[in-house]
Amino acid sequence: MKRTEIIHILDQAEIGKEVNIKGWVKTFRNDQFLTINDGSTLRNIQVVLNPEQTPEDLRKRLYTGTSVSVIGVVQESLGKGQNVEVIGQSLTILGDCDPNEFPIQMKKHSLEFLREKAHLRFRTSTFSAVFRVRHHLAFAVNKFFNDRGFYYLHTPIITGSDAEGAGEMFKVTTLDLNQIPKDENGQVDHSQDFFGKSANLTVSGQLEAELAALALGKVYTFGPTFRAENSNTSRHLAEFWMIEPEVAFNDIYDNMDLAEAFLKFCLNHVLENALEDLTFLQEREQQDDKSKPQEERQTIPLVERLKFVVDSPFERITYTEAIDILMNSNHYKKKKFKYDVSWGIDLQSEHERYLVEKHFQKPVIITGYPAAIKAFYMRLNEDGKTVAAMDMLVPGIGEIIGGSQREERYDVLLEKCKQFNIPEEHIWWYLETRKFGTCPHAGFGLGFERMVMYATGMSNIRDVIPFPRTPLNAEF
RNA sequence: UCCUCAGUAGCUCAGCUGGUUAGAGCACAUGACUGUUAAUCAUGGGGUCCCUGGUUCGAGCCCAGGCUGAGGAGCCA
Repeated sequence: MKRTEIIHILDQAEIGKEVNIKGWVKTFRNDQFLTINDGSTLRNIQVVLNPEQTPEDLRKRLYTGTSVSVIGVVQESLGKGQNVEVIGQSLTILGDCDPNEFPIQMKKHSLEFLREKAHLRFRTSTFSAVFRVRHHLAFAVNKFFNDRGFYYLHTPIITGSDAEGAGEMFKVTTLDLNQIPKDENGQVDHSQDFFGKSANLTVSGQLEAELAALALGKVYTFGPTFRAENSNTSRHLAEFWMIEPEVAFNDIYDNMDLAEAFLKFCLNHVLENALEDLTFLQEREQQDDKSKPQEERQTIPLVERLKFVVDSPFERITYTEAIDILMNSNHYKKKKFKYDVSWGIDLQSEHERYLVEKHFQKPVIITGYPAAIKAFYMRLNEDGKTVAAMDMLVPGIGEIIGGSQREERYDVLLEKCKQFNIPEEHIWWYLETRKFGTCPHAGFGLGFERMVMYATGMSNIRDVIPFPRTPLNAEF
């Protein structure tokens, strides 16, 4: 008999119809009520077993986590708590689950504990909800760009370029690490390596995306990215998924419009397609908040927060205005900032938090940063001291998007390379695009997991990627 | 990498000023009940108190070093 997914039984209940359900046991109550989930939805279905017709040796094996196949008839539920249920006629156990070894129980587990059980945490409602939302967001990313005529560009994961300049890189080599060949200067001889040169895992596909944008017009990347930074925070991963659109002929303002429309589209997509999961995560967050001090609690429920972001225009200010706001704030005058504020500083987390969470209380896009604190490829403004950079900050997460209009002028870019000590021979191919039909263009990078965090309300980035890679952690 | 906090049963946690045999809830086992909603009730089994060393008559508790985790910072997305 063909299996029917639980979501179909619940949503299009055909009373009296015989169905086959397969799934994993959530609970077995009263020797009679079997609650099953199959991942098709957050919701479970209740199967009512007749104890007299179900062999005791089967009933004794219905522990949380057991996988079962049940054939039965759909009927309106006699009990409260569900509209329909299935009267079980035959039960088959597909896979036993020893309760003395299975770590997932029908109780609240800490996220830290479940992180150590990453292979099994999908079985919990929280993580199944998170990863369904993650799917819908990933789909939304592709839909947004596809609907607007962008091409999905696959940039390399292994790169020979070491000029991406976005952080420490993981080395890729096939050299025998126990017998590393050295050249006459005592340096590693990468001429004997797989690529004949040193290679790394990519930290950004941006430079390659720019090359493609200067022909295809509108492209985006969406793939894994690697940073070998020893970052131990709730917002950083060593392996994360990044989205990097790049558009020829766009300036920094077009770029801001694109970034804002993109985030709104994705969040709206999950509101429309995963509201059930979001509502569950909202309740989870509210439960969680009860054990937190007042000032750490969310003031607006998750779904409402997302709707607010979708519906209201983002704040847009320049770096210079941001500095003014900070310096004129009571917070600053009362000397509550740990780091001092003056024009030219790189904004600290506490400054960004103040702007986003206290002052504006909505997403903020800051533009026009001092050239000295931003990357070499960002376009120098007419004032000669700021660049056409933009950061989008959101409450609770901080920086979610970083982007810029790119420096398209060959001479200026060459000068920047010198200032940033980037040898011309390392990125000759990037520089050549500025020689052959250069044009204004702009793009940004968005950390996918940060968007998933924002959409789910999860506060640790390790809980929104199936198998997090962080320092000292690469199990599974 | 730096700062702060934490580590006690499978899980979540309590354990007083250093003092007898380290406790509770959940989970599990046995029994009762049988339209339950993380069912309920009764009974029971279950411990390398993170590790190493030290102080002490005596350490889960104090001290030192280490390991692991969390929060914050830096780096960034």
